[in-house]
Amino acid sequence: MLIESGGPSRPLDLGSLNPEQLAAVTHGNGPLLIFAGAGSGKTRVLTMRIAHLLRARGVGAERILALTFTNRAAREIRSRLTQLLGAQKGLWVGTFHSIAVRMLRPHAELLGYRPGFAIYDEEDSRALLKRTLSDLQLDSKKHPLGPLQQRLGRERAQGGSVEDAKFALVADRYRALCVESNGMDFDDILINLRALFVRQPEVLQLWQSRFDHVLVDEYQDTNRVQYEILRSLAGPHRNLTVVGDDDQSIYAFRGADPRNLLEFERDFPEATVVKLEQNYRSTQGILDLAHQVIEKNRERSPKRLWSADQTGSRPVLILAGSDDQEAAWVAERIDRLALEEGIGFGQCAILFRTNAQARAYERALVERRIRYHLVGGLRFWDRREIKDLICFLRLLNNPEDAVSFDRIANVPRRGVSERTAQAVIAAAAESGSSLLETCAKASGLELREEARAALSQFAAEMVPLAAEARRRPPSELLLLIIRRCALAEHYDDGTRSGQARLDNLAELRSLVSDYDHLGAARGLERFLTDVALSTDSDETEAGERVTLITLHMAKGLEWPVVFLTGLEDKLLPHERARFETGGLEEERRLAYVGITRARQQLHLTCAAVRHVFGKTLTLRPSSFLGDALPGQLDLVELEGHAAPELAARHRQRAEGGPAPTRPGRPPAWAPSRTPSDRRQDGE
DNA sequence: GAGACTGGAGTTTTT
DNA sequence: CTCCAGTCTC
Repeated sequence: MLIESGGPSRPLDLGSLNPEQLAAVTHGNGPLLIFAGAGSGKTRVLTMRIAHLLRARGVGAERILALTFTNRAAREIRSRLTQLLGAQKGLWVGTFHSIAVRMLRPHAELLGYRPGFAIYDEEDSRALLKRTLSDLQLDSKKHPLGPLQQRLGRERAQGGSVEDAKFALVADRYRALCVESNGMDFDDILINLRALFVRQPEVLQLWQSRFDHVLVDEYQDTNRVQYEILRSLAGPHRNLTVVGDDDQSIYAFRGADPRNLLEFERDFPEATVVKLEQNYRSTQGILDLAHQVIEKNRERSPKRLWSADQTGSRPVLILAGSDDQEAAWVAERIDRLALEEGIGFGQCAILFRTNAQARAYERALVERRIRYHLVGGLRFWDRREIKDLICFLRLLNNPEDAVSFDRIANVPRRGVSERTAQAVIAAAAESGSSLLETCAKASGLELREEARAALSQFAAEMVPLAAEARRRPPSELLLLIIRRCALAEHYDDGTRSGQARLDNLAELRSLVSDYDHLGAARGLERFLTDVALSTDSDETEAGERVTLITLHMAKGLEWPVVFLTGLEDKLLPHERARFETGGLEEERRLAYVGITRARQQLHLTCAAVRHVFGKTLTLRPSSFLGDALPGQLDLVELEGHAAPELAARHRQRAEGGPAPTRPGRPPAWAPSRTPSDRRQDGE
């Protein structure tokens, strides 16, 4: 069924699409693989294709499933679709995880979970892993949490069984503790959905028959588990559209497997393949450089971006003596751009490989009073007071949630030590009663008198709240928790950060109140699910401020002016990438992603000396800089730089630079058009 | 049980 | 340098 958008139903305007885009949008049934280069109008094609299915092919909105990796992408598709056709009721557009949770919730019991299961973020999962180690009496010194967590995540995302026996023991125990707490981490959500499909064919069939078309964004970022889920879902109809770019695969370290994209044609031999190579974002000079860099990768599908925009300046290489000089130059340049060319701070972004590099830029920008915005700093939902309150709510929603219990049993301080909390968790698991019940009956536990009293105190506060959770809308419940546990007093220490914490609580309450209309239990569960799956790195656009951002987080974004910084050996490519197979190629893709974020002006910076961890390192220019053709870059040489060869290579600019192609015309190596293409183009 | 102290490690991380 | 986890002391 089609929901009207106001005006009379008229055909979609396909005229603005280029031939390749048009082919992708109007492709009929069967598998479709779209190689969508950076800035090639990928989201536009995806939404137009959905719109075309709805409007021209009469597919019901409820029969379409569109999967993305980020909330931002899902929101973008939905809002553009709404612009095109009006709101589409019944259409499923969401992240893999949010869709998976929707599919799991009704059947969680078939997998040994109870209704209202919690969703654990990285921090929760880390806490649980810590408990796993102490349960198994493993020394957390010999098995540092961070690397362990990363390995666990990667191995589980890859979906196979764990080889190393000791590690398998940890993985199994971790999983058991998750189930015991009735919680799933991000990986569990996908793993469990896959397990559900394998073990319960009738559930799989239910979801298979629910959708006629499945579309996937950023397919190069799918891991093994997601791949198998997709194959299951698209099994009967094979109407699977995948969009991706192997050159922008930068999450292999997290288990993403770009082979899913590269081998799509093996999986679906009847697939139609479309390559989107016309770029609508950047100038040709920027794309030429991007190509020089990415071309060196062996594991990629051949393609080359081109732009109709032959204007614009060439990329500039800044050779600096030190990181401080580099940062100062960038800040000054941003200032000058604003002053002389009227380019606002919001149009500029500074990109770097590691978060630690942000510091120098913050200092340099503050010095010049330039407003900036650091993406990926401390996020709202990660703040202590916010996370505490979420854990209160989670415990009330899911009485088995030991992770949440463990976090808040002693918030505010009421004399429940870590040991005591662990004793409660163990006793609750033993007796099969809930955590709160166990606290209420603390007199039966073998603990010191003070500890038992503290637990009784905790139960006395929480048990009435548990009753309220069943009848109060979530925002009222939140207020009751804050009052009952005297949390405002706890967080307000009279300092300015104390006041900030109170403000955050108020902000939280206002966010929660959006769910009040859903009623008590339903509203609470929906809120907790949404919160868990919507980290706000897709933060609100921050006005006229310079963006400071890592290369990873910059993917999918663009700015008129980009500074790609720290182009040095050991930093980009990162030193540690050398030890991993395919590491260097992934680093090169990172550089490629960085370059292709720029619309008009691209600056590459390279410092000879850099302060890392309090030590001063002397670094050589990144090998990626050597990929640029002689004379391809404009040059800025600052005092003390140590890259004479590189400078010489670019100092002498070839007469007029590379021969410019005529504006508006694809270069000779752009794909040639067939006569039928031309007809569609209206030539 | 809670706060102060010390030592070690410190890429990236959509969900 | 700077953050964190684990240990030590009261």
